[in-house]
Amino acid sequence: MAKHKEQPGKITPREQDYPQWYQDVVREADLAEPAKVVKGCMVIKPHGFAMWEKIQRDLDARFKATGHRNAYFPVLVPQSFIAKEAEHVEGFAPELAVVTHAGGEALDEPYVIRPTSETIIGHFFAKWISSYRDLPLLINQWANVMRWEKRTRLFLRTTEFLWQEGHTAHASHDDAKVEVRRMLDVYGDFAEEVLAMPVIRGVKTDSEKFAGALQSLCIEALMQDGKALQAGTSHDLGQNFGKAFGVQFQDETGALEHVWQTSWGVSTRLIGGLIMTHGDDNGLVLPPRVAPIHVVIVPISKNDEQRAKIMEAAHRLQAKLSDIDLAPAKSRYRDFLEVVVDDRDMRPGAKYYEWEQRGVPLRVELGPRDLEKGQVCLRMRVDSAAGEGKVFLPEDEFVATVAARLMTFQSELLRLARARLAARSVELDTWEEFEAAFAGDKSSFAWCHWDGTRETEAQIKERTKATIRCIPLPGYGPAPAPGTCILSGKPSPQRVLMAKAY
RNA sequence: CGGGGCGUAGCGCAGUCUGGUAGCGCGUCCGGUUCGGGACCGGAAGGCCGGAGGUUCGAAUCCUCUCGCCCCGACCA
Repeated sequence: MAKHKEQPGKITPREQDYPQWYQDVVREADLAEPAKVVKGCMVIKPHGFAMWEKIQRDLDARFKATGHRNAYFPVLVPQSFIAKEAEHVEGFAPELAVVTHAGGEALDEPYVIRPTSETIIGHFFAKWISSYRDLPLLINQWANVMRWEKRTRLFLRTTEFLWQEGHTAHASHDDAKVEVRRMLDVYGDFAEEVLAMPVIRGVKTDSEKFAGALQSLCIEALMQDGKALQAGTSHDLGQNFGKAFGVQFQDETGALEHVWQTSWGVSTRLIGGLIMTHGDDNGLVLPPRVAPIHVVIVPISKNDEQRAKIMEAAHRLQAKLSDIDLAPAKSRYRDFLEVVVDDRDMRPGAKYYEWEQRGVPLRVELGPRDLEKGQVCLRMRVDSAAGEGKVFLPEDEFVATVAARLMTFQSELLRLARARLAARSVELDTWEEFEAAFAGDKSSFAWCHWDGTRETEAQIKERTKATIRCIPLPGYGPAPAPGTCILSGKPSPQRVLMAKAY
C-alpha cells in the first residue's frame, strides 16, 4: 500500500509520541476538546458522547441485572459533610471547588461541588435505613463530579467528568465484601467484553486506596506506551461512613448496628483508555460494541449515470444493515447498526484514510464491478490500514454475516490487546533490572516482590516514578510465590504489579 | 505554583542568531483532465508577523513590558 504520507495537519503518530498523539487523535476525530472557559474541563462532542452513551447503556443493564437501582442526589454538598470522615476530608479537601455565594448573598455554610457522593448519600441512607429488612440497599447514580486537579489531560483527568457511582449498604461486612468483589468483576467483564480492554484485577495498597475506604479493589489496563490506567474502582468502606452519618439499623435481635457500605465507579476516563488501548498509527480503532458508526459505505463511480446506480444500491444496503441488531443475545437493550454512506465528492482513497482515522470498524466499498456481480468489497479496520484483507462477498451473504464479522473483529481486538499486555509484562527480580525498565519515559507491567511497607513503596516511586498499581487478586498475575523485595530485599509473599501510571 | 518551549495566511511551518518593506506545504477559489488507496496541470485569492512601548533612516528580526497557548513537574479517577 501507499506509505503513510507525512502531511502537515494530518496525524503521523509513533508509539513514542503517545500522549501527544492521543490528544491529536481525539481532537481530530471530533471526540472532545478542552473547554478553555473552565480550567481543565472538556467538551465531549457528539461522536465521543455516543461512545459514552453506549458505555452507559451496557453498564446500566449490568447494574440492573445485579439488583441495583438508579437514583439522583444533589450536586452541591454541605462542606461540613465532607469533614465528617477524617480520611475522606484529608483526601479530597485539596481538590474541592466551593460555592460560597448564591442568591446575591454570602451563604451561611459553603457547599462543595461533589467530588464524589459518599457523604451526601450517607446522609440520606441514614434516613432511608432503619431495619435489617431495608438491607441491602443497592443504589447507583449517573452524574458529573468535579475535582480541581493541578494538572489535567483530556478524558484521563479532566476537572469535571461524567461517571457512575454505586453506593450500597449491607447488614454485615461479609455481605459488603461480596458486593465489592462482585462489582469489580462487573467492571472487569465489561472492560473485556465491551471495550476489548484486558485488565488486571487487584487490591490497592494503603497509600493508593480511596480516601475513607478500608480497602479499594481496582482494574488496571495497559496502555500502548507501557503505562497503566486505573480504569475502575470498587471500595469496601467498612462502617466509616455509616458511623460518620449515623446510618444504623436494627438487626433480627433488635440490636442497633451501623451499616457496612461500598462504593464503586467508572468514568469517562474509560473512553481515554479505549482510545489508547486500540489506536494505531492510522488513528482510532474502535471495538464495534462501542463504535458510534459501525459501517461506512464508500460508493465508487466514474460518471453520473454510474453514480446514480451505485448510490441507490448503497442506500438500499444501508437500509438492510440498519435493521441488524448487534446486541448480545441476552441483552436488555438493542444495538442497531449505525451505517454511513459517504457520498462526498472525494476520491475513494482519501475517504478510506479518513474513516480509518475515525476508527470505523468495517468499510464497504461499492463500485460498478461489484454491482455487476452482486457483490460487495469489505475490509475490517485493522487489516485495511495495512492494505490487506480485502474480502469479496455476495451482498446477501454479507448482510447475513455482518453481525458475526463485527463480533469476530471485537474479539480479535481483545486478543490483540491481550497479546500486547502479555508482551509488555515482565517479572523483575533485581533493582538494576527495575531501574532499567523504568528509565526515562519507559514503562511496562512489572511483576515484582515488595516488602509490604509504605516506606519502600514511596522510595520506589521517588526513584523511578513507578508505583504499585495493585496486588493481584487470585487468578491475575503470576501464581503467588514468596520472594524478596525488589528494593529492600526483605521477604515478600507474592509479586505485585508495578508501572508508571496515568 | 515552579522548569522549558511556542505565538508569522484557514491549518502546519520556515525566516529571527547576522535588521533592508513576507515565504513554503496543505487547504480554499476558478478552468481542464481525472476518479477501485490520500489525483494532476494551469491560474487566483489570502498575513498591519499575539499586543504595547522603545532603539534605528528602516524592525517579524534587537531591547523592555504584557497577553495567550503547549509540554514537563508537584496533586489525582
